[in-house]
Amino acid sequence: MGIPPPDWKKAESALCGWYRKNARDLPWRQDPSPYKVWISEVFLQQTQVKTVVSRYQQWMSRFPDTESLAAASEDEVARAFEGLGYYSRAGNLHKTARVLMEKHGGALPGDMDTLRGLPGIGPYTAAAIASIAYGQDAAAADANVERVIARFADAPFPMKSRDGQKILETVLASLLPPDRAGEFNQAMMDLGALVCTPKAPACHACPLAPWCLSLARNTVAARPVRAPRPKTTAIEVAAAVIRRGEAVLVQKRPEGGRMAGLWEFPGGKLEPGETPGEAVVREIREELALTVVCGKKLISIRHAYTRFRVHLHVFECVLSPPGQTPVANAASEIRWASRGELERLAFPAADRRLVRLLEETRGSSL
DNA sequence: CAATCGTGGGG
DNA sequence: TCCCCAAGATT
Repeated sequence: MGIPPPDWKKAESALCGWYRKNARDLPWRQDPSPYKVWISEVFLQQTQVKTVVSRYQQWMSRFPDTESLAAASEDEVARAFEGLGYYSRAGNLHKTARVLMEKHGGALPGDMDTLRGLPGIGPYTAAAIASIAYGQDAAAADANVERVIARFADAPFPMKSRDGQKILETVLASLLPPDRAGEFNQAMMDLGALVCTPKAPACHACPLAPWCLSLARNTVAARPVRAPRPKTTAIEVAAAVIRRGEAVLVQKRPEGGRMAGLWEFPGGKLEPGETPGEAVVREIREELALTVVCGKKLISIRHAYTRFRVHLHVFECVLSPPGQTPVANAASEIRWASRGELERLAFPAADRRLVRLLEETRGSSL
């Protein structure tokens, strides 16, 4: 690596000095408790800080502690998590809250191994909680830290690779100051977020610049080495708005798959050669055992999730004959939801957009 | 261990 | 419009 670890003591010192002046003022850093650290770290998994801040504050006012979270219903927790993505996180927070109440007196454990055993807490989150909330010597390596180390050590391979993980582990073990891991971890993350950014990093303002190998070698722009991204797939989907008086028919997605536990408007993917209108009639028959006539098209919604680009065609559909009773073939639950209920249930982003449209156009020709 | 799981913002 | 990306966990 070319740089003797003794010199890195100064690097660590420079980093933490920088952090004391430049630390971001984030809600979960004010009067931190293990609960706050846990919730914020789970929210921040693969999710940008800006997105998390306001949602975190709403969550805290509704679920101020483990006890209130454990006592809530699944739908309530899902609704509080709506829009954040990767929804298994919501279910795992709920499960862990209940485990904590039953087995740990409502408190989060402080040791890495016990933390790792809790749903939704992996290596990063366990290290973050142990170091930040309990002052233990654990290095928490998120995407920010990986990027900083990739540049610092000029790693010529993806950080997810075996070689990358080895470099990460070695360098962090050398840099990590005993008894100040929490501060160090947060300093690394803030450095990655504010200075050592993915594009156009501010190397002139970086406290680690004197030791940064990729800066010396002029390879900063090429670090970290990116693993190739999976290709995105375009899919066409049709969904139905079926009314009964003031209510509309919605269904809850079963456990295990995408958007598990969230509610949605019934529908599904078009089969080859099918029009959206034909698809929605077929899907409603298969999913709900209902015979419908496809009416007016309400809206076309484009959205992207994971590796899919979805084009969603939404139709007003009418039961024919009227008065049929739906059967939950594809859902864990179905419900005729009133306006107030639509507000309380958790929907994926695209379906929430549709709910808003229905509310805006209520009373009009729709 | 590679694949899977969302979303919103920016270029 | 499209691509890139951002405080990971799970299987």
